Amino acid sequence: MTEKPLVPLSPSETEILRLVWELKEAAVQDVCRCLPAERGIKYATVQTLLRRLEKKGYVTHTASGKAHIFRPVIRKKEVIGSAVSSFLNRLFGGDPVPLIQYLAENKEITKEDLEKLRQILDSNDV
Amino acid sequence: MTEKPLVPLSPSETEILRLVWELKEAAVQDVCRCLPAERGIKYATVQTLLRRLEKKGYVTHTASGKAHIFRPVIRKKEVIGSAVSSFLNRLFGGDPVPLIQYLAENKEITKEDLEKLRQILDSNDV
DNA sequence: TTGTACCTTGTACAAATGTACGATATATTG
DNA sequence: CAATATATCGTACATTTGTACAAGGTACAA
Repeated sequence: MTEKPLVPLSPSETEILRLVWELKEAAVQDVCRCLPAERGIKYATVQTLLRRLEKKGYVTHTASGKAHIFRPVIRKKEVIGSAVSSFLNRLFGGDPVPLIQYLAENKEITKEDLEKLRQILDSNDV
Repeated sequence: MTEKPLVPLSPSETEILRLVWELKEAAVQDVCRCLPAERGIKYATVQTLLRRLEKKGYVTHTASGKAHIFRPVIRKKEVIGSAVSSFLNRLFGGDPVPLIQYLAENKEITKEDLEKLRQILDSNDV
């Protein structure tokens, strides 16, 4: 169980890490391709971010030909857990309800989504 | 309507701003008192954060005796909107469902919460 | 084998962030 | 009025963050 404390992630690092998860494994190029063009971020910058993620222990890489292939080292869930909880703390003092309420009020979630969630709760809850 | 773009808030600034909202109006001391002791943050630091929030246009102050009383200038909802959406983008590529799912799976929300939310959706949705 | 296209490595650097001290001003109390 | 407690103001400063160039290595095509 000995959970290591997880070095904090910066917003941009998080953004990149998410793509590595999504791609499962990725060269710098791959990540760049996944970023929206409006993001206006250079190859070199993405690379730096990946290096920092590696230094912080979130990804690792292996060499493949001349390029590096990065892949996640820490489970998504763990990172999400700590990101969500610190976000919740800062903005809502830790209470998730106002957050969901906000999402509901702004139609970011649908009734169908809620139905799905209820099912999750039902199955988890026994 | 002309929405001003909102200067970005740092995590610590957000933390403090939340308390100002909660207190409606607050001197530095008041904010300090509301922070958990484990937070380990000095008066002077809170003060700096409040000054920065003022500079960024989120709060304003009036003098009362020797102390300054700070109060919010920007509606909570506006700030929450932009904070939530950038958080969602970074961590989930903008999709709110995995976030709520996470909350559900970790029992951070209850079935009762969901019921409440459904009602919100019902009333908003017509 | 030589060019060339693409990569990594080293390094840089301004701005933002988190943290807080010291000096000075000001209510308040005795 | 003199102390005292409490504020603000000016300032500082190490880190982190976001961004990226330049130089040098390497696979591949011709």
